Amino acid sequence: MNKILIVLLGPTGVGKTDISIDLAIRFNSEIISADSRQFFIEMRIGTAVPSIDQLTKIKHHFIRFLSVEDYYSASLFERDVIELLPRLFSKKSIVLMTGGSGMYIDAVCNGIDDIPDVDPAARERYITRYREEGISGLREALKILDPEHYTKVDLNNPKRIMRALEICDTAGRPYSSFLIKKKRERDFTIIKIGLERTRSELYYRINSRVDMMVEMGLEEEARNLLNFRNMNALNSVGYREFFEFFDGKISKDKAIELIKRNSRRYAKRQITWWGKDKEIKWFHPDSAPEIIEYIGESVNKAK
RNA sequence: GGGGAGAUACCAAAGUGGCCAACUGGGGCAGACUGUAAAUCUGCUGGCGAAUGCCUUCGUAGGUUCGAAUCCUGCUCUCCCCA
Repeated sequence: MNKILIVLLGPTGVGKTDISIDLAIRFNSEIISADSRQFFIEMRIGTAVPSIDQLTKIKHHFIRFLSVEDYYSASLFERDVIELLPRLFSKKSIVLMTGGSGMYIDAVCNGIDDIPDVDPAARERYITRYREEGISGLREALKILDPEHYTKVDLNNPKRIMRALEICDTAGRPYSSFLIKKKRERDFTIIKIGLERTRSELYYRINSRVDMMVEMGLEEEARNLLNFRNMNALNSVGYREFFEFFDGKISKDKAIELIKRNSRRYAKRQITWWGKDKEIKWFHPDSAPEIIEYIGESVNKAK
């Protein structure tokens, strides 16, 4: 019988967690989390990790398995999930993956090109160059090292250019030469289910969830992570705003307000990311019966 | 009752005769994005249009002027001070 990976995705706050538990029970499945910030053990409240109760009900993978000091990436996630899946499929025919990190989900579904790891010294070099010469310095370097990519990248986006330059440096050949962009074939069927709500509904939920996080002690959680603020994991909604508050730059109320706004913006970006993916079948989170029916149909088709 | 200040687009706030469909900020909308992705970046934000453009706006009703968000008058409302 065909192995099935159900991918349950949707913007932050839409209500993925609750449904994922229901679906996992219904289809006797375990859950793979595809939320790039729920990976970190120190970040529990601000990332809306499933409750203890939910975690004991259903076996979850990739939840709080890293420290904020660890390096991780979409590519590592692809590797780890693809390595884990055969083991899960040996006992379950259906596995559920749920989360909101579009790039990580794509990495699992379609694969991501093999690109060498960046030499930290190279990264440092270009960070310095950016600081000293600004974005035009980066552009000039890219024009020389990878003229092809130069015509394609967003020349306003320093991170994009730096990334390409780092690769050029460490690999000794153009970044663009690594971009094969070939979809990787998987030996399991993927069913993508998107959860959506009206914008006002979603924003209301996001806002009140932030208030809830604050009540649960987000401030304390953030304060305990202040020393790690430079780690990438902490460059996240819910933490960076509190760091600003700790710095005395903004009031606590302002920080909370910004967390809400930035969460809304994040949700918007997620929606944009998935907008072009025609494989996703969209449902309202209250439509569990329809979702189950759709999964049933798709599973039959896949047989 | 007397005196003063003000009413600008979703909100805040510039503009004080033509360069104004109106600075800027917020909020919002739309988009890009292959290893930092909860990141990073871009555009739009009176209506219609792909666009040159056309139409309706700066409390409200008039007036002055070739021309008004900007000047004058009446009215309505808000705020502050004195009583």
